[in-house]
Order: sequence, then structure tokens, then C-alpha cells
Amino acid sequence: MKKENSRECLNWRNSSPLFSSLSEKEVEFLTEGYIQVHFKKGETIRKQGTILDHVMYIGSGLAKQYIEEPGLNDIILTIIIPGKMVCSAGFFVNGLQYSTVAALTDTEISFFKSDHLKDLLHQNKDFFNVFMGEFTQTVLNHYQRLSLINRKQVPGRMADSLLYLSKEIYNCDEFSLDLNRLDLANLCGMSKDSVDKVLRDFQEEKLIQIKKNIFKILDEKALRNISKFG
Amino acid sequence: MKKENSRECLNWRNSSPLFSSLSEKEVEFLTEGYIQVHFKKGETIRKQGTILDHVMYIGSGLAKQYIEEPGLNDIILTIIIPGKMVCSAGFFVNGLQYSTVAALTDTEISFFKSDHLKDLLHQNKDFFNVFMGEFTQTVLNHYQRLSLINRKQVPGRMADSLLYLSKEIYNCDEFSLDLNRLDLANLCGMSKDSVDKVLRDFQEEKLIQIKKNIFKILDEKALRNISKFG
DNA sequence: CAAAAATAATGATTAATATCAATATTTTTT
DNA sequence: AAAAAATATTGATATTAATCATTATTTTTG
Repeated sequence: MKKENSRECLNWRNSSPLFSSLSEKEVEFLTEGYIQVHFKKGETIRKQGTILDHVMYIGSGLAKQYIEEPGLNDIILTIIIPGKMVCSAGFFVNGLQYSTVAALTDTEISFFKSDHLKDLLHQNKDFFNVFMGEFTQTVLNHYQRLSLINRKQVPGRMADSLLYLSKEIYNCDEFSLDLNRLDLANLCGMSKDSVDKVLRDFQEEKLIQIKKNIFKILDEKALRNISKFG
Repeated sequence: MKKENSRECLNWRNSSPLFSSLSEKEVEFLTEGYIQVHFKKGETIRKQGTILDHVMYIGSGLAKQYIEEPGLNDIILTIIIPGKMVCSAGFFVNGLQYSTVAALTDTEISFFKSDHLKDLLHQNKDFFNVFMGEFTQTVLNHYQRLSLINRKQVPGRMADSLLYLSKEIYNCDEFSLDLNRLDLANLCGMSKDSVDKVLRDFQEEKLIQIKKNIFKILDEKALRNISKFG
């Protein structure tokens, strides 16, 4: 059983094409006032509605980024994996966090000052392009997720989420899921009970296997079919 | 009966704080290769999947911006009104259109070259800030719409859409709706029949009045309540 | 380690919404 | 102006998914 669960990327400078476009001096500037914090599983890293003056970088662990709305369920926009910059859309308007980020496992987070990052965007055109590319891609991914959640039905959405977790988060057909049922419900945009129901169905049809919290994809092709037509 | 339907904003230079941060020379540069096109009601202005090399500005008329997905219903992200720059998220990655824009009424559209705009973003910090602010705000609005569509139920979503149309699009309690039932369904993320059903209910409860295609908001407070709790 | 709390599993019930079908109306075209 | 096409209205039915209730299991905490 392979588990890519503990991928680490504490060395942020080498982690992403983002930083390779920066000069020594610029890196130094970015690192000024940079802090690194350890969060325990379950802790809130950044709360929706608070002031956005830092940009986050995930060194190790997994986190969820979700939108809250009083009286409604949370909706998980994305699972954040090591090596990624997390920069809300609010960054450019010096606004408030539009989403909350919480640790799914113990995580190591670095914080950079938004102002410094913004200055670098103006100074360095290459950096600007790479940064905006990543930023935009994130936005497009969120659109994709949100718009499909609305239009597919439960099995299709669950198939999507399982493939997402397997392919993009854990990089493996078999993984120990760090999300509980409620998280999974909020990732799929359905109720907790529907999660249970559809997971049971998938197991009966031999599409997946679940033992404790170890998920195993048995029939990827069938899942892709359900994703497409269900 | 007041109808703010035909607001015009052909003079793009004075229309938005966006342009006031540009110098004479910069405006000239932006205007190079700028073209203006008239579209008839129903025509596709920009198709999802095509190359994004121009940014649009709506001079007059109304348009819808929506995401397509084979086999699924369209989902309308936003109704575009005169005086707004339309710049997909793909702009920064020099990518493809992630959404389609089509005319709901006859419209006058100006196209600016993305490359020129991008150059100005690098040159002019004020322009950058204003532009990014608008861009970001749009993204956040889309998030808001998409995430609420998923979590509210039919009456709540319809109440949201009616308030959106009244307050943000037509600026009036009474308006001649330029969307047909299918558009409305795609704006609310529900089926066409559900649109009819809930509109009938709203009329019975004296929340709105519909005559031909003239919509009149009778009880805004009740609608806001439904939006909140329904 | 035991008790308590949280989470998960399962089936039954209810509520919400989409689909279908049949008719009426409006708009467009000839 | 008449015919055709598109859009809208309405009610009935079927499907889907949420809620509820109960029991089992797992995890956390003292």
C-alpha cells in the first residue's frame, strides 16, 4: 500500500516555478517578516471575514479551504496540498478573506506579507505572469467545482470528488482519507447521509473499497463514466 | 412605469474609474486596434473555448455570461450591463474563454487588445490597482452566486435572482425582463418548470406581479426574508 | 483503561425538485 | 393576416435527495 500522504515541501524557494523568477534580493525582500507556524489537525488557520494581509504557503500537511454562510452548510472549494501558495481573490482589493482555511492534518504554514508580494508583482514582470497564471488557474478550478456541484447529481459529484482526491490530492488509488463524512459532504455539496448512501452503493457495485478510513479505487473507468453521465 | 432599460455608456473613457488613471498617451495606446461591433439580440458575442485575445467593454444593451458543459444546462454567471469591462479569468494566462457571452438585447461592444491592456497593467500602478480590484470583485461575485445556488433551495434562489435583477440590473422595482424562462432557469440553477412554479407561487402570495414580461416587485421585504431563510 | 463524546452506518420517511404531458399564448415568418 | 415556430402555463407524476431515528463503531479525554 502506497501512501503519498506525507509529501513535504518546506523548502518553498525550490518548490514552485513561482519563486525561480525572483532574484536573490527580491527573495530577501519577500522573506522579510516572513513567519512559519505549526497548526494542529482541526485548527482554523485563517478565518473568513478577517483582514487579508498575508499570503499563505503550505509547507506540509493538508488543509481545506471553504466558504461559510450562516445557516447553510460550508462548501469546500479546494483541498490544499504542500507546495502551493494560497492567495484569496481578496488579495488585490486589500479586502477581507472570503473563505476560511482549516487544517485537516497537522500542517506547517508560512506567511508572507501581502504588501511585499504586491510590490514584487509590480517590479518583476516574469514573477507577475507566473503568479497571475497560478492565481487564475485556481479561480478557474473553483468555478469548475462550484458549477459542476450545482448541475450534477449525487453519484456524479461523488465520483468527481473521489477522482479528485485520488488523482490530485493523494496521487494514489489507495489513500487514507483525512476528511470526515461531513467534510466529504461539503466537498460534494450534499448531505452527510447522502454521502454514506452513495458510498455504500459504490461499494456494492465494486467501484471502491472502504476499510476503516482507507479508500481504494477499484474501477476508475466506471467512476469516470458516472462522473460524465451521472 | 419607469424603465431604465436603455442606459447607455458608449463613452467608455468617462464611464469607469478604471480609465481615469490613464494618461492621454496610455489611452491612445489602448485605443490602437480598438474595434466596436453591434450585436443583435440572441447573438453570441464570445464563445467559450475560443482564444482570449481581446477584452470586452459593453457600451449599450444587456448580455449574459454563462458556462456551458455538454449534456448539462448552462449556468449564467452574471448579467452584464453597460459601462463594465468584461475580462475572463483566462486573461492572465493567455488562455481560452472559460465562458460564453451572448446578447440579451441589441448591444454595442468594444474590443480592446489584451496585450495592450496587459502592458498598461505593468506600466501604470494605479491602473493596475483599479483594474485588479474590479477583476477581483467580479470573481468574488461569481463565487457568491455559484455557492449560493448550490445551497439555497428554489424559492430562496428565485428571490435572490429577482432582487439581483431589480437592484443591480434594472435599477427599478418594475422592469421588462429581457431573459426568457430558460435564461431565468439558468440564472437560478433550476429547471424551467420550477421557475414557472415558483413564480406562480410568488404571484399568489402577492410578492410580485407579472404581466406579459413586465415584472413588478410588490413585497421586497418578504423576498429578502425568503432569500435569507428559504 | 473506562467513560464519554464524536463519528459512522443503515433503513424508513418526508420533502423538494425535475420530468412529463397537454394546452394556451405569443412571436416570428411567409 | 395566416401559418408555423417558439415560448409559456399548468397540473400530475416520478425521481431524487434531505431529514429523521436508531444502533454501531471509533476516537478522545479524564
